[in-house]
Amino acid sequence: MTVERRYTALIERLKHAGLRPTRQRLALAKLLFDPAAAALDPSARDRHITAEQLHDEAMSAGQPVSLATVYNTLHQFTEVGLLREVVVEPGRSYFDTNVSDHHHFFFEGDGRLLDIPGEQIRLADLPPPPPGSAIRRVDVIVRLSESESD
Amino acid sequence: MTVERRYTALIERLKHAGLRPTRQRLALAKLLFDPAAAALDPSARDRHITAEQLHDEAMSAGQPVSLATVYNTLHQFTEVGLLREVVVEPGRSYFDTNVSDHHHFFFEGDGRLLDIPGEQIRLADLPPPPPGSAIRRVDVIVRLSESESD
DNA sequence: TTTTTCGTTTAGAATCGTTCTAAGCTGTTG
DNA sequence: CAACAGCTTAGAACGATTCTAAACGAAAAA
Repeated sequence: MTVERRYTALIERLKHAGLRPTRQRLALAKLLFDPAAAALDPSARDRHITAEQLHDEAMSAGQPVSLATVYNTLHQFTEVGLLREVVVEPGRSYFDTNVSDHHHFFFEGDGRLLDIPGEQIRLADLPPPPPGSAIRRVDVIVRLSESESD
Repeated sequence: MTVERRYTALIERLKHAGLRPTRQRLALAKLLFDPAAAALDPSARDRHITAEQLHDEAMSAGQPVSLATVYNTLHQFTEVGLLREVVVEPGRSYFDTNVSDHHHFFFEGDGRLLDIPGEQIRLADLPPPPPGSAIRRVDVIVRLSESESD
């Protein structure tokens, strides 16, 4: 079945990343990477989610996972490149299912994040990294507020 | 005297921002904006400091200020534009004494921040802000790691 | 199979940075 | 000098995250 096939793909993805496909990790991977299974608009592939949110989703999906495991899993997924951590607000971390080169709009009003495709921002004249260090990543955060005119 | 004159300038700066120049606020302002008084290399004008650090500095400078006041003051200074908050790590806020247009190198190893003058990065093709919102600021964070080749 | 091993999960406690609370101060104004 | 508003404070509270130590489970070895 399609569903079966989908799970197999996720299992392979985890194995390939060196992570044992446990029940918990699979459940979280489904919620993160399989919008259909998560009853989401399939076009909404790029999710920006907090640990707390993912925990809630897992619970209401009938896949109880402890909060500690959610944290562990999010960090492991990030380490192996399945997720990317986005830091925009003090005291709260978002995890982004879009790991391709891109940037973010951040709505200061409601804390929402919106992807900006990488090609849509061109960074010219990046200064060279200080000696002894290498550029790991460049994050551009465009901070938005409600505009007074509408 | 020079020192007297310097304090006067700081007092004026606070008053002008609508903040009563209390003993505590003056002490913190001195540490933040007056490198000489803080026994710092005067060329090191751009400080990236956490509340905890500033609290420690005030204590060891013989100007006891409660941690709550440090937080209050940092936020007030930020509101009136004397400081700028920089968010790069989950669970820790830095306050930047450089409020001009600029960006940051962030050393993932030790959590240090280094300013990149605004002119040194050119952002081309910034996408328009979504309807109903306005761009408040654009933050560029160049994340660095130790380079393997020294 | 069964056993063993070692990674994984867990509840709950602990921790960390930050914010809140409620009381006392301080300093300005009338 | 009375009275008010603003400021500071210690300590409690908070929310997100991490830690702990014990139980569990997947999969390799026997």
